[in-house]
Amino acid sequence: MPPPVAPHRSDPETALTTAARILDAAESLFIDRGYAATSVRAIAERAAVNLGAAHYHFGSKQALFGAVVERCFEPIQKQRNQALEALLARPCSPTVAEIIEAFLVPLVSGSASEASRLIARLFGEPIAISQPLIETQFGPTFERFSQAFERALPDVDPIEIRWRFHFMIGSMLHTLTTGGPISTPKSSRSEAIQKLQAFAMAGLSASPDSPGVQENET
Amino acid sequence: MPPPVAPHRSDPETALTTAARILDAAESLFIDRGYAATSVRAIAERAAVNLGAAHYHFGSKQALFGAVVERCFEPIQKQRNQALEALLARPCSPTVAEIIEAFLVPLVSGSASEASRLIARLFGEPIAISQPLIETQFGPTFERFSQAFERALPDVDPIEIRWRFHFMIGSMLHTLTTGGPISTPKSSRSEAIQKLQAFAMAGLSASPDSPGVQENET
DNA sequence: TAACCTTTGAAACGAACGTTCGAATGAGGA
DNA sequence: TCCTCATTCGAACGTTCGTTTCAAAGGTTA
Repeated sequence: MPPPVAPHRSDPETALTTAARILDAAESLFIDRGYAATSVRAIAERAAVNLGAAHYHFGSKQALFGAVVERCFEPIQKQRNQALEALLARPCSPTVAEIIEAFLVPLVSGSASEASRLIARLFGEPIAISQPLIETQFGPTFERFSQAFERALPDVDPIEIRWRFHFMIGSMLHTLTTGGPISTPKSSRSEAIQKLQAFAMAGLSASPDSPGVQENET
Repeated sequence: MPPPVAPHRSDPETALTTAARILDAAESLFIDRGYAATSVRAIAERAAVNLGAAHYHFGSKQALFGAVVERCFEPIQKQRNQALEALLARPCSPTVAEIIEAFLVPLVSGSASEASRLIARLFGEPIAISQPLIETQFGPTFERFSQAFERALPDVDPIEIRWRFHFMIGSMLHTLTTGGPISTPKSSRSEAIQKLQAFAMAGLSASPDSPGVQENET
């Protein structure tokens, strides 16, 4: 029987266990090729382990994908929630900019670079694969930050706030997957997040009344 | 030898040709499952045509995907460019809101509903598949609209404009793929585009000086 | 009618897929 | 020393993949 819990991210000091090497290899391949185009054989080859080891430690390809996603999400969501709690613990209410910062900064800290790219890839996977993982790994944080935005923007409808937060997440994901606009000198991850924060700050804080787009037909 | 050009979108009046039925079936399957998870067999089955017909008419799975993407992109990009040219032909310069509207409205007109979902799916595919299609089908329009934004926002750096436009595209794609924020009553496509226009309007028009996000480490 | 050419049909190709199985391996406790 | 058990290994399972092949069919032209 395989060990009950998956080991943590690769530590250069110690020799990597088989399960950890599989997770590392799977992470990089899922990022590059997506779920369906990545074979368990390619993962085992990159990890330099036997093919059977992947199923021995994780049960199935889908479960392995879930384990990789969970390992990537966990530290980022933890940092986000801790930063938000630190803001909410202060006597004064946090500003929109501070909440945005609490949400985005964990993407550029530590080893989050590869992890966040996998998260972005996850959102592009077919619903059958992505939906349950997104809801469990991302849903609670989404709601927590939405409520923080509600308090910072008392004049904006709560549903409207979730839409704007949703738009900001879309900008974030697209930036993580493509790195930036096409035919533009590429910037560092932190520069991109800086620009995104300014963009989202303006979009989230917009006044409730805005001109609408007219529809052509059904 | 197969006919040189692919037929156009399904017309309920006339009987569909084999190639058109393949394109329709491929479109819906690529939208639902993505490129790698969609088999040529599944496409042929849904189209009720022989398996060999797909390769006879389109050569390969990748070429078929390209044909589907092209068919989806073409009318939307055409509408976008026509709307932009109409704005630029006026005596006065178009506003940011008008340019955004010219870019977004084609997504909610006519039969663009399914087409735009495939476009959004395309951006989530691995680079090897998506990159060439995006650059040829989307690159020129991106640059044309970027230049229009430049004229409407003379105080904002052109590279910064492309970043903001890029963020808006990310919001658009994420809205097309997921439909809207999680755990929120779902709205119609046109409602979502309306909300997106207001969000992007604020983000694109933001003043150049904004507070930055601080980085933790490398 | 006969020849031609585009299109469709059924079948098979080799390769790769996720998964399973049972034998080897090797360290730890009795 | 022997036994135990978690782990690794090599091989194979049956299925599905994209692609190819070639004969049959159907319409058009001479």
